[in-house]
Amino acid sequence: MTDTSGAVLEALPDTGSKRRQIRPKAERRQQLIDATIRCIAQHGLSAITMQMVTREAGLSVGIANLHFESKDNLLKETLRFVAEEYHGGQIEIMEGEEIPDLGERLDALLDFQLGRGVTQRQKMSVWFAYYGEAGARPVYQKIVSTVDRLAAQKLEALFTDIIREGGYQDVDARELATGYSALIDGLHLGLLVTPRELSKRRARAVAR
Amino acid sequence: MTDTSGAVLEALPDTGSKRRQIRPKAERRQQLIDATIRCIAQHGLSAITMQMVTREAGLSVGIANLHFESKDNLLKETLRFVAEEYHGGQIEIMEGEEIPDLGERLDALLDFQLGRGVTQRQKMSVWFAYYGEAGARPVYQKIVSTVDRLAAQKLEALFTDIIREGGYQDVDARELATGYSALIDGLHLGLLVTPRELSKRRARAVAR
DNA sequence: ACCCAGAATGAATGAATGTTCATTCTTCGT
DNA sequence: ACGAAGAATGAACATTCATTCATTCTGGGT
Repeated sequence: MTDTSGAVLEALPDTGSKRRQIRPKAERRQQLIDATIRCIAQHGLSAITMQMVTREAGLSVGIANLHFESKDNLLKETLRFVAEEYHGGQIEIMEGEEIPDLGERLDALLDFQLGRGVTQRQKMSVWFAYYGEAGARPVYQKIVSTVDRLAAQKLEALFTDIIREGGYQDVDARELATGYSALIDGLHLGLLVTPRELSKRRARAVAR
Repeated sequence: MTDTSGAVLEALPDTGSKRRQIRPKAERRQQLIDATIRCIAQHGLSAITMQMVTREAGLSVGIANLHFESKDNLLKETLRFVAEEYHGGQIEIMEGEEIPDLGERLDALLDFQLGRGVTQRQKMSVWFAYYGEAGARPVYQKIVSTVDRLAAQKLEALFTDIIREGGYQDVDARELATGYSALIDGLHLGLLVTPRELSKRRARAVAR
């Protein structure tokens, strides 16, 4: 430490310049959110610090309160971003008409939900860090459940189609959808605590 | 209130008595752990405070560092307690010979894992609060996974028996066990964020 | 070339929190 | 009855962190 040059080589692109740069508000916001995600993944939600986040972003401490009004708000916006990114991806797959075969579409969904190695791991950490606090913070609950409900509806619709097409009986689409979601969440949890590679096959088997 | 006789009414025992009491170490430890659980459930892991916990326990601040050396340690021990209680209950059901029929034993397990209304909700909050930090704190990971592995083995054994007895094929016991665990975890998560009562039936359906 | 709106900085501030320890009090063995 | 061991207390201390704001700097408009 004691590196006054402020050179940061890790994750982010435009570093090395000690020169102050002025950038549009939207870009700085995203920069801070990204840094927050990395910090949560590495240090945990309860250990996170404004100094930590701003240093990771290569910026000064004051800037966080300039673009977000408070630490609380930064955390809230970060959660919103992660939630929308994750569920947005899901919904895109389920809505898209690009994959006509329903079974294949389900496979694609599965790939999305369990794929993308390292990057995904960071997001997962963030995801569950917030879940952990959700019990005590209604704000988090609301952000997640709002976005979640939409995805759940799409998923139920998908299962309804699959059931009709396959002519299955004794199966309720809603039950199946809830069960599927729960299964995926549980697998994510397992991956986070005890990383294994087998789970992908496993999930696929159960999904049928 | 102001019952100096020390009459105990469940959750918040001796409020009102301003008299100092000396109790054995083990009892104080448990008292503090219980208070910690309630505090985590209500305020979240990241908002928790020593003053909060000790006040909830009806004790002074110094005592926490007397019986546990630090806040970190108190949190660690609390996690260990919850983890052991939960997995201990599971293992008891799976090991016990009291329920001969394997299918019924699985049902009993399910009841245990999804039953016990309010109290359970508190424990669930704690559970996931720690999961949220597990990504960043190897200590938590270790505590949980140690205890977890044992339960997973028992579960796999149970499924192996069920598969043999039922004469099923094309099913792998380990896969089934992992899937089942994941499903339960996921349902817990769902219950925590969006409380519903339907899930119990649902889980039972999928478990078959 | 010059200027200024506002983006960016970081030292200063005050509030909050974990931990310590000198002191007080309770209990139990004798 | 009495004294000592040690359980319990809580004010004091040091640290850490979010937030503020006076100041500096940048880049586009004229």
